[in-house]
Amino acid sequence: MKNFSEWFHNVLEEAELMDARYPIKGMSVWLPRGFQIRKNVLSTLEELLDEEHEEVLFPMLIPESELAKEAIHVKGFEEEVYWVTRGGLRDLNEQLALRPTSETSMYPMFSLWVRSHIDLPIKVYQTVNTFRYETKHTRPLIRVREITTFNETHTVHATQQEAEEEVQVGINIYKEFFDELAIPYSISKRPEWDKFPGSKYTMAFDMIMPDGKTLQIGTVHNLGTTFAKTFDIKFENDGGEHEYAHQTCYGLSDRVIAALIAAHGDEKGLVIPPQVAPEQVIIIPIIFKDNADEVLKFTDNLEEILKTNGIRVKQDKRDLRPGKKYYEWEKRGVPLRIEVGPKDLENNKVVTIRRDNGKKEFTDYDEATIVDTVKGLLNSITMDLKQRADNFQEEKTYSVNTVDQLKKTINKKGGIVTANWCGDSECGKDMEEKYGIDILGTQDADVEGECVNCGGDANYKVLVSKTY
RNA sequence: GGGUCCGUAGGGUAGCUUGGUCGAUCCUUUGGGCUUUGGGAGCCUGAGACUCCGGUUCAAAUCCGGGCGGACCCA
Repeated sequence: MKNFSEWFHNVLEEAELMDARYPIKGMSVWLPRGFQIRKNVLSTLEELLDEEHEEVLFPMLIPESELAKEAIHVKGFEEEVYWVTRGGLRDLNEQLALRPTSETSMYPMFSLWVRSHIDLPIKVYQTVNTFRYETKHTRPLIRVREITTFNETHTVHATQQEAEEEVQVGINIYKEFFDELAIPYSISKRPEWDKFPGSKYTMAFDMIMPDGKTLQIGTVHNLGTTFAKTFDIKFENDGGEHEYAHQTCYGLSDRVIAALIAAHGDEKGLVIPPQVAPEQVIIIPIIFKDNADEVLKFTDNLEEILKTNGIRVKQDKRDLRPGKKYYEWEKRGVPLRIEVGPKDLENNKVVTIRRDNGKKEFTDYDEATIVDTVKGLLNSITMDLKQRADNFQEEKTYSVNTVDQLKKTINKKGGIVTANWCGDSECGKDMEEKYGIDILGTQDADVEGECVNCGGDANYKVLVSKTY
């Protein structure tokens, strides 16, 4: 993949995922095929969240007075808020923001809901669209003005410790989620100057894209009591005293789908993991003039068997040459193709071709075992995709000892570079500016020696890269 | 935040420097017909574009200004 930007753009179009030509900068249309993937991705996530959380839906508009309440928070977003200022012909007496994120829409309500420790914890999530007035270059799914798929979880707890535990819950859910999608990640604690505005700290998931830059694909925030104080979220503890609640929030967006596409795609186009593929199997009947009925009878039956066994399958009966169909379905990323032609009927075999590695196999056909065979193949596709993606992330993660190496590695190889770091904000910002890189964050590790930049005592392992 | 470049059918492009030959090139896409079908077949016949607004000019895809949209570089 020589040029990731171009490749990504082409895949969205050729795999019929999105139409980026909508006449507003940074806003695109989900096409049926893309939307189906999105749906499958979301249900994978929601299944995990639903174990402990409940789904809710808050309004999209936020009154200015609420949005402005938390000063640090609003400062982080003020330059990119869309405003509704008129209703019909009249100016509104209070302008309304299109949510850039939902803390200020949810927390005034939380304040009403929380009375006693009995009401806690609250653990809710919603999947909504959010708006950010991006002035930089936008790119579908990666940097957009309307985030169409923003899944955000918000929790309220009685104690600091419970909030800490919830952070871990969030991280674990995301780990499992990304694992199911075979998306690799590196987790780190964002530096002070890059944490979520208003939070105590931010844990983040980053994936290395094919061009070596990293993409933030998920974040988990411990909000402490900052928002509770601002929005007056208090409860009466069992001793009858009033206390501020401890909160967390965490979120994912459209970027997960960008990561999914980028992690598995190849020169031929999209490769979708079976877990979220709109069609897991595409059946191509090879039809000649005189045997169409026979072949179709067979493939119809095969389709039915797979379908009733919970496999998402489709048959392409269009009057096109088979080769053309192969190309089309490969571009669209369908994990497994099954071909059946006259020769196969004769030999009682079917042909299976894996999208991920192109491997072609002639399998003896037996109605009783075909489902297992297909499921087995889909399974190994998933595992191989994951392996391949994980390897890439690992190979692209380098460890260095000097700033010189750091700079060279980032510029020549891209990826994530790790080094020893003191953890000081001044030193970190200095490093970002001097070398034109971004500090993703830190990982706790047994670190000995000197900070790679300032030479002071090193306290952390720092992750550095170029970012989207 | 600063800078560079770009905008021609659904997608990708030629033409722009030096205005007229453009009734706009080629590939792809696409409607109809014939013929075919184990890796993008072929033939016939149709369809489809100069980003928008303003300016210069006898004449603008081509030159100038602005809007909108897009790509990239630096910080």
